[in-house]
Amino acid sequence: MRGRKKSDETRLAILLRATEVFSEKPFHEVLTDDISSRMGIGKGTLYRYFESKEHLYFATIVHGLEGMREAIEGCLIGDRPLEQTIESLVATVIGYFWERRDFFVLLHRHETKLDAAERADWERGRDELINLVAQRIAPEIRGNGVKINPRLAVEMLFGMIRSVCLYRDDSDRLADLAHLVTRVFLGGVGPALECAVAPAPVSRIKKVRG
Amino acid sequence: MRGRKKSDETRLAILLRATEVFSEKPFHEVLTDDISSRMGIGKGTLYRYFESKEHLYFATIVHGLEGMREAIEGCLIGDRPLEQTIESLVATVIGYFWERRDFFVLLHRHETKLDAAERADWERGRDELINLVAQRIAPEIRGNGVKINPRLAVEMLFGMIRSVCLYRDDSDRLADLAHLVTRVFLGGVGPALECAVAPAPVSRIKKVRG
Amino acid sequence: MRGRKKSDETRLAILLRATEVFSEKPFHEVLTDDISSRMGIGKGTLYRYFESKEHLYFATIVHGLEGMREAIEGCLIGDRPLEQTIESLVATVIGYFWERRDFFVLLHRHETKLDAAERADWERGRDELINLVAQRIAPEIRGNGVKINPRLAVEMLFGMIRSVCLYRDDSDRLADLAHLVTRVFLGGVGPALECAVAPAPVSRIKKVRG
Amino acid sequence: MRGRKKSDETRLAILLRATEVFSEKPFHEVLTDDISSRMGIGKGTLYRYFESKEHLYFATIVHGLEGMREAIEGCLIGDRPLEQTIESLVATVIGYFWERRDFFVLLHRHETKLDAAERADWERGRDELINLVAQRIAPEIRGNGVKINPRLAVEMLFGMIRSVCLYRDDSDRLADLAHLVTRVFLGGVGPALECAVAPAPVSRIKKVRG
DNA sequence: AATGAATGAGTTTTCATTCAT
DNA sequence: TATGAATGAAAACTCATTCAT
Repeated sequence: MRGRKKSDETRLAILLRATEVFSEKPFHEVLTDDISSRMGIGKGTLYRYFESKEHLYFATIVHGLEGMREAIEGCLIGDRPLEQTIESLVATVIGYFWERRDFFVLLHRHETKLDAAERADWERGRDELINLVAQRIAPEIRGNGVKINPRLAVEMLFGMIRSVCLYRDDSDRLADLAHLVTRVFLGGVGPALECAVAPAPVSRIKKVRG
Repeated sequence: MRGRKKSDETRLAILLRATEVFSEKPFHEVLTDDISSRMGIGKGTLYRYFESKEHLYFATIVHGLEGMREAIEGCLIGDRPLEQTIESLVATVIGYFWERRDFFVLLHRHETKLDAAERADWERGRDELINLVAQRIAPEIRGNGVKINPRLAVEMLFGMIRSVCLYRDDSDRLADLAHLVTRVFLGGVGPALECAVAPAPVSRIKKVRG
Repeated sequence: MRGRKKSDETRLAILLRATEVFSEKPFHEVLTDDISSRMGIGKGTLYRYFESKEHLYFATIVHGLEGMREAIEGCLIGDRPLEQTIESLVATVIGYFWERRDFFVLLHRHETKLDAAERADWERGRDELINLVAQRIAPEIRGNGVKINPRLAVEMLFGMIRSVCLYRDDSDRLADLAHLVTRVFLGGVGPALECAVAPAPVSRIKKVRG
Repeated sequence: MRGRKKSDETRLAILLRATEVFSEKPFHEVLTDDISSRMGIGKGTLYRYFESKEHLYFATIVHGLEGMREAIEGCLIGDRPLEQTIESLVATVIGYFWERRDFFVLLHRHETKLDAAERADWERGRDELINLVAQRIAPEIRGNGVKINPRLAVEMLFGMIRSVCLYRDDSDRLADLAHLVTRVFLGGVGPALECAVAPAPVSRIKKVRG
């Protein structure tokens, strides 16, 4: 019982360190030695916890992604108005990466060929995440005359978040960026669009998340 | 002059093939043999034109980026209304990647540590690209109450394009996607926004492991 | 302490084998595989103990030279008359090479460019060796009218030893050769010399291509 | 006829440059490019004159050795007294190397495996050289009670010359060194040897070289 | 269970030689 | 005939993984 617990701690510790190291250099420049020596454990021990370097790498991503999903799910609870929901979500995601620059970097590398099972795992995880948000957004999307696929919309949102994380200035502040992204996502940057169907003054119907 | 001459065509041919191959597998899984043998040239020839595998990889990206800049510059010529300009730009970029899925993949890998000079090169090229567009957009940005940094806006636009390229369905059509991105970028997806929603309190961000 | 430990024995064993192999063929014809496979160890192990093929090569020489210095130092102990001292020294050196033909060969190849630090190492070792002997000889040198630099004298002695080792017949015996070299070094081969023969005019040296 | 002559010049020029380059670095660090580019000729041309890099290397040594033999033969002509002959010979050899440090270095490298025929060539050349001198010396050798093999004596002489060339100071002068070596070779460095048979006052019989 | 020495298949890179121009 | 681009066999070295201790 205690032994088991100890193992789990070690596993987690390895995962955390690995995230760190993998985010510093590309996969093929990270040596297993880098990880084990940085942790102060033997290289062999690594292999007691993870099947191979690639499995470790993968576990590292899955672990980070899981944390992010939890955080995001938290944002969708309750039935706040859409803008508030989105803004808290954006702030959460930016914040998550803010504190885990390493994981962010990691997440945006697609370096390793994983076997089918693992790739499926990863993609399912990602999918659920997108769906979660898409469902919340879908009912309130208003495309100004274009039909908008809600999942694609969420992807675009994430694309914007990604860009902001990558290219923000050091002086930028989290809350401001979150607000910015939210506003642009919901309202765009442009001047009133001439051609657009005059947007019906949509009454803010409170929609309970289904 | 006597003897055979080093040819630019060969250099270009290598570049094109390399783009292909590098986009198929991650850097460390690509063998120099893969490239040379697939081209039907000797491995040594590769090294006559490029200092190392990493230099070749890098040259491959720079080359693609250059092509894209040219394409984008073309879109900014003339003084069409903003929406048209943006839409043609978006269509151009999506189209560029559409036909060069390999380069697109490549562009979004950050696998190699480059030496200062090369990294600078790459970053300058990217910078100019962003600036070009930012200048066109700047005067017409309207933030709905948020001050929008034009460069960051362009980054967001590219983030959206990237997402669309990555996550579109096979059935999606280029023109539609371009229109979609343009509309969302300029007009947002959301219902009409009241002008100054109090931003969600940042403290709601779930802290996970400091 | 856990795990296997890096062993000095292995290091030494490698050094000995390498001496063997390096003496058989010139540096660039020796494969790292030759050494490791002949020892029945993996190639990687070589690199665990020595930084590179060149470092190994160098270590091999330094190691042999060290042994020789020890042997020579032994000859200088006690205050036997000069002739006895020289003869034992010559016998020792010839004997050292006699049993280590490989090291002898090795010592007389100047194949590798070493970095400053290593070259310094090697030269310091050699220097000390020469000095040791020069100090013993200096007080008793008698030049027959020529001033003899003791260090240069020692170098000449070593030059003679070298020649004898290289060009002796298989039938020659160690003791005889040692005696021979000693007598020639101390007494010369020639008939009694008149004390100051006018040196041949240098101008006789045939100039070939300047 | 003219064409042939031109070829010979080129051949010689290559040989001279090669001697230069080969003396600067060990064989395996010399690139054929180094040689051809330094000469301002194409790499291919090298191969019109020499079968391979190794053949060129070998030709380079043979060429130098030939020059030395000629110079030495010059010293043996006439029937000067032994000491004069030796001294002029020593001066000649030292001088030869003095002006061809590169060849000297080269001569003392034994790096390449040559095929039987070539090795025989080289050894025959060397042999003749040694014999030439041995014959002149033989009749006048007086060993102080040791029987001295004349060829071995000559080898020792060359060993001393070699040492002097390698380890002399920059301030040393050719004539002095030649005198030094001669005196040591003929008279030794030591104090009168006690055990020696009192040297018979050998009358200086002029021996005509046979 | 943990460690880190040993391993050797797998890669990049080099460079003598050839041969198209 | 001269040139230097092309070649690809050969070699040094790396590093994930294994396994003796």
